[in-house]
Amino acid sequence: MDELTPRQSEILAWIRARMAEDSLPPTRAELMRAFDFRSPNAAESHLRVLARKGYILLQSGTARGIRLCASEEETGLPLIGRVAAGQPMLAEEFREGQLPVDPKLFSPGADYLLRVQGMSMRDAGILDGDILAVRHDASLTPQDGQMVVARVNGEVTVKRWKRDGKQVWLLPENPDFSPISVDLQRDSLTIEGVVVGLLRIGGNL
Amino acid sequence: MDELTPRQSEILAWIRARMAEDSLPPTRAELMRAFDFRSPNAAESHLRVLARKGYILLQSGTARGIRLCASEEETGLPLIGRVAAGQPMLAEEFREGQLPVDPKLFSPGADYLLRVQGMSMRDAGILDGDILAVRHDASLTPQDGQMVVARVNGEVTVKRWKRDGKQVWLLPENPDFSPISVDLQRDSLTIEGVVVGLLRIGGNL
DNA sequence: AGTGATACTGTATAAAAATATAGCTAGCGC
DNA sequence: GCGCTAGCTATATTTTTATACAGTATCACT
Repeated sequence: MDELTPRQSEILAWIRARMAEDSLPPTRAELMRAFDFRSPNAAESHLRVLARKGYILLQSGTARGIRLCASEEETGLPLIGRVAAGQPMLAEEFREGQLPVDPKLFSPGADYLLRVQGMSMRDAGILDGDILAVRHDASLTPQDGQMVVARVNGEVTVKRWKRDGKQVWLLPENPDFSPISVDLQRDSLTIEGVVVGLLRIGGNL
Repeated sequence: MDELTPRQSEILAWIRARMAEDSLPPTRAELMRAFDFRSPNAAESHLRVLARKGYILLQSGTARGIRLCASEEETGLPLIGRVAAGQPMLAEEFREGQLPVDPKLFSPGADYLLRVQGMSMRDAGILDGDILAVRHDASLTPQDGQMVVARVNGEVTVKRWKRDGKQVWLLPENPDFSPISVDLQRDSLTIEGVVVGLLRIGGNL
């Protein structure tokens, strides 16, 4: 089986999560919305590559005719650990593992799990080592006060979202930390998802 | 749930078999071919009936937007809400519902879920409304420092356990609350379980 | 410097799928 | 005999979906 590029494995991971969540394979248009493509052909060509490399099967002329090639029946959600600056979230190398968590447990449905680092959200009851359930959906605009996974100039961080025109504030929930100020015209800001749930297991209790 | 006619259950059975077989829900045209209808509307109206009677869900405007309504098999763990003093934990009347959580997600395995009330464990990152995964096992003796669900003189409470001979302390994690002192010879103490995980979903974030 | 791959935008278009409307027949209850 | 429902036929029409074709920018090879 051919190697996937980071972007390709990100897309494959999303398709897997989506299918685990509501069983229907996505259409090109749905993929387009999720990744904020402006052309359905971006989705189409990615699917072609995934099919050529043997990760999926495409039934031609069939709506939603995407099938996952068996592999190790990916059930549950991937747990992402430390993400290196600039690298896509769902790339294989940051995966700590796979947890048997039903994506539908959270609403509006989770796409991946993220291990929290640091205490910047302590007062919101989110501690170092906790696991967040995250919904990744480019079409989802965060509401003020909502907790988001954001990437500012390459670095991934979890904070509370507050927007004021071209100015975005990423607010910690711990007086020992300072808010991050993001100027949408100057800084690069990517929303890697909104937090839809929290999970604490094992030693963290 | 409404009764189905023989024809209707024949069609429902076919849809179920089809979805188990190749995971894609059928289109109206596929149903038409399978049952030798000469009009897609025959399929359409059958689907409408099955949806109205609650056996399937139809997502309108969506190719293959058919979803089976899971026959309520008790999967997951029961979620317990406010427990009245003196009443058993798992009595029907305190059950808020059933969540699709894999008990094996937690180790050493959870037996039920409990909705937290109050802020007495705030500094341990457990907030009002959070859901705890609890292991109930009579043979399990709590270790000092472990979080337990205990019942003192009828009242259920979540605290950190500390034992010193005949004296047990139930310690909150919030300076606004006072430790509960329990004399094993004088007071009635039942251990309703040890906390093995935490779950936060929906509005609590 | 040239070639090919990745990762897209932008615009079409045909096929697939959902869905509306207007029937028709047989059986049941009253 | 009348109204009602189940179970269809037949024909359209609109939306969704798949998919082709023509580009652009970037990067890695060679």
